[in-house]
Order: sequence, then C-alpha cells, then structure tokens
Amino acid sequence: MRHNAVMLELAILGFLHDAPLHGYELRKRIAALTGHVKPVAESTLYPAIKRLEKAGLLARRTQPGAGAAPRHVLTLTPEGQAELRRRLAHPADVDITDENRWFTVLAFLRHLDDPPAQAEVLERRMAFLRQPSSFFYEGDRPLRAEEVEDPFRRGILTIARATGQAELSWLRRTLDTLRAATDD
Amino acid sequence: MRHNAVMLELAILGFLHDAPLHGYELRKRIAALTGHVKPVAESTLYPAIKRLEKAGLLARRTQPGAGAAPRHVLTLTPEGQAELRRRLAHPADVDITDENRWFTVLAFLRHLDDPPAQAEVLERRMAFLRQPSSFFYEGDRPLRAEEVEDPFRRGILTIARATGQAELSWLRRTLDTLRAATDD
DNA sequence: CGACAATACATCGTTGTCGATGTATTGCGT
DNA sequence: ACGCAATACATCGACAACGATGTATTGTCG
Repeated sequence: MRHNAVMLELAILGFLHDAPLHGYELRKRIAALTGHVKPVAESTLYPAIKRLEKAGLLARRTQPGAGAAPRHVLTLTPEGQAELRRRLAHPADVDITDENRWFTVLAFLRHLDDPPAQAEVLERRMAFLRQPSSFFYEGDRPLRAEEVEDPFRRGILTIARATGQAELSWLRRTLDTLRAATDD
Repeated sequence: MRHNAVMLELAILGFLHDAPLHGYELRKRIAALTGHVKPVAESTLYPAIKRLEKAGLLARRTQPGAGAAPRHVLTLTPEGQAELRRRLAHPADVDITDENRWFTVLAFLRHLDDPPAQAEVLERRMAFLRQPSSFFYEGDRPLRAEEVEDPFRRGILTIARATGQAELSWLRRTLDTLRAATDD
C-alpha cells in the first residue's frame, strides 16, 4: 500500500465511523482536516473510496442527489470498523514521525475506544519526540543549534525544539488522564 | 512534476550548492535532514539524480570508488544554481504550508543570497500561519478548541496553536534582522 | 576464515497521485 | 436569457515512489 494512501484511507474510515457520508461531503471534511496543509485532489479521493469498497470495508447506497448527480452514501461495514481500529492501534512508523500523518491518527484515535491501546500509541510518539533529532552534520558530528551559523537553519532547530516541548507536555498530561481512567 | 519530487530535488540541488557530492553521501545528508520524519528510499534518490542530470542541472564525473563501486561525483551546473535560486524564491503553496517541505525550503534558503527575496518567502509562511486554521466543523461552523470534546482532537488544536506561536515569534525576529540588513 | 555490514549504484514492476477533462443538474446573480 | 459557481461523480494518461532484488568491493568482527 502506498504511503499517502494509508492516511487518506484512515481519514475516510474515520469520518465514516462518525456518520454515513457521500463522497463530496467526505471531500470537504478531509479538506478541513488536512487541506490547508496539503490538499487532496478529487481524482485521488474517488479511487480511494473504490479501493475500500472493493476490500469490503465500506458499502454504498445510491440516493437521488439533492442538488446534482446521484449521491453515493457511504457506510462503514463491520469489517471497516475493525480495520479502522486495527490501523489506529498499530500505525506504521511514518505515521508516528510525520506530523501530518500523526495529526490524522490523532484526529480519529478516540475511535480506538481503549485507553491502554490509545496510551500505547501516544507513547510511541513521545519516544520519537524524546530522541534528540539532529538535522545537520559536520562530517559525522551532529551540530547543536548554537553551532549553526545560518539563521534559517537555526530557525529549524529553534522551531523544532519549541514545538517538541509543547507537544511533549500535552502528551504527558493526556497520558496521565488516560492512565487515571484505566485505574478506576 | 510530482509533489514529493519537488522537495527531494530541492534538497539535492541545495546540498550540491555547498559542495560536490556523490549519490551515497547525498543520501546520508538527506536522511539527516528529513529522514527521521520521512525517510527517502534509495530507489527514489537515484532516479531523481538522473532527472536533474537529464535536465542539465547537474553534471557527474565518475571516480574510482574509495570503498566499493565507482563513485559518481555530482556537481551543480550554472543552470542548476539558477534553478535552485528560482525554486527558493518562488516555492509552490504546498511548500509553504506543509511543514516538511517548509523545513526543506528553510534549510537552503540562505542560498538565495538576497535578503528582500528571503523576507518575501518568510512573509508567505507568516501569512499562512496567521490565517486561523479550523480543523473541525459542526455543519458549516468551525469549532474552537474549547468546543471540541475529544481530548485527542483538542490536542491537535493545542499543539497547532503552540507551534504556530513559536514559529511566528521566530519569523518576526528574523524578518526584523533581514530588514535591518537591507536598510544598511 | 567466513560471515556480515557498509559502500555505491542500478533496474523493474506495482501502485498511488494528480491534472485534465467530461457529464449532468440546481440555483444565483445581472 | 445567459453564464457561472456549486454540487456530485467518473475516467484517463503520465509519472513519481517504493520495495525487491541484483552486483561488486572493502573492511571488520569473531
């Protein structure tokens, strides 16, 4: 399965878990979620829907369209719900490390509906954020922010550090409440 | 030109602007820059090098390999340098909005070597960060962070806000110094 | 001495992505 | 009356990405 596809499919499954939708509405919700960062083309969405339908993860009912062409209202099948949970519980490494994908996972993580499993996913992100990332090297030696002359490269390090801190503190808070919920 | 390709090619051109390198070394530098977030496969890099060579943006000299197979040492041609500057001065919208691509642009923005043009690029990023992004909707109404029940979705909003603030303050500082440099 | 990692590149087939284009309807502005 | 935007979906071709696999050499560890 190609990489972006995974996230697009996750978004489709995730939105359909909330409520049955037709393709056009799905498109708008996906645009709201990730569109300002990286828009998804129509000609990418519809084939993705077909793939999922072919795999038995969703079913379509054709309705006379209010407005224009007939709508295909899409519903998650039980297999689709199981697959959604499977994907949320065990995201690929890239889905943890790439911010865009991570946000997509987060957007639907509540569907996992299992605090310990949710905590496990958050912990993977935490482990990733904690390992010191070095963007630039001089030979083999990683350069620290202070050693980087270029202001733009320093910016990368400054921003990465600040955002890492912000997310880590959110992760710690959320993990605490998740664990508290489990201990009851 | 496909989307990811743009960024990979920018990284190749950017690294070669610093110094001639062979493919394998290029691969390692790219891995250091973006690999922890989203690794690039070997079988993606070598075709990209070929594309750029075919377009006359870089030249290769074959050297007897210290270690293994003969090395192809890659050098930027004058057209390659011009193209690098062109791409840095006028990145596509996605390169501004997608954090991964934006970081790649930042990593090489110094090669633009023209403070007003650099400031222009930073301003585009600033404009993007300032426009309020709403990830979730209830019908047509965008939901604010406080209205979102789901803790994970709240996390997205919390993190996005914090990182946006951090980056904005860096942008303001850097733009000030860029403008001060221009006023001399 | 033999295995294995690292160096260094290349090719191939599958699959996803995207822009372009097409079709058809409703409704709004002018 | 006419066009244009929005709704709603579909197809096609070009191309990039990637995993798998191959080739060949040097250095290292046990």
